[in-house]
Amino acid sequence: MVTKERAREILEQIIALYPDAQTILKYRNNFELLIAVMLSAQTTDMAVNKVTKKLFERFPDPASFAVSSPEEIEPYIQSIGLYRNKAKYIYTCSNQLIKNFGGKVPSNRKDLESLAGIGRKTANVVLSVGFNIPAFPVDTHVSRVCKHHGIVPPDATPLEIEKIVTDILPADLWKQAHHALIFFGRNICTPRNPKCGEYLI
DNA sequence: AACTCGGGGCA
DNA sequence: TGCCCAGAGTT
Repeated sequence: MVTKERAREILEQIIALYPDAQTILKYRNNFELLIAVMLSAQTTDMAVNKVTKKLFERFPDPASFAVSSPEEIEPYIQSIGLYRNKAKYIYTCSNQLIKNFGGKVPSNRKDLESLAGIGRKTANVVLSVGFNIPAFPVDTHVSRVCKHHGIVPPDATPLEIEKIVTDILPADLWKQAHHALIFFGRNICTPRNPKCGEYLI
């Protein structure tokens, strides 16, 4: 474990590496963002980006999904794995959006987490990326990078990591930190053969 | 806290 | 061929 000051230095260096970092997922609005992030569970961003074009072409909005069925959605996302669960999530979530939120994506954590297939991580992405509200999503990349550099304990849970990092950085850096850690984790601080030493002091 | 979902990419 | 991947729900 490094000191809080050192942890802040490391995070700031990683943020500085990606001044223009955006999410890798392709989306045109907050609904597509919500679905794209939900689909990204336990798979890669590339896999999700391969299916979203045809998926949203066929189902452009919550209403389109809501009058559909999980079985009709499945073929469009079959290649990403976990597709039966995810098709049900999309269908149920879309119906919840229509019934409870006027077909619009809610902008607070409580309502977002009430939706099928949306947990704390996805809710935080929608809040920060979609609504520009300070939130810090912790996924496998963020978790691995923070542990690898001793910013959090080796056995820290996602919620603990969220708390530690948001305590280290000011709120206006959370979104950048999230983006940067994703890119750093994908490209440099990889699960195997990480090359952090070439980029961090 | 452990279990389940799951096809594709890569070593 | 085996392991891992932008998690969330259920038991």
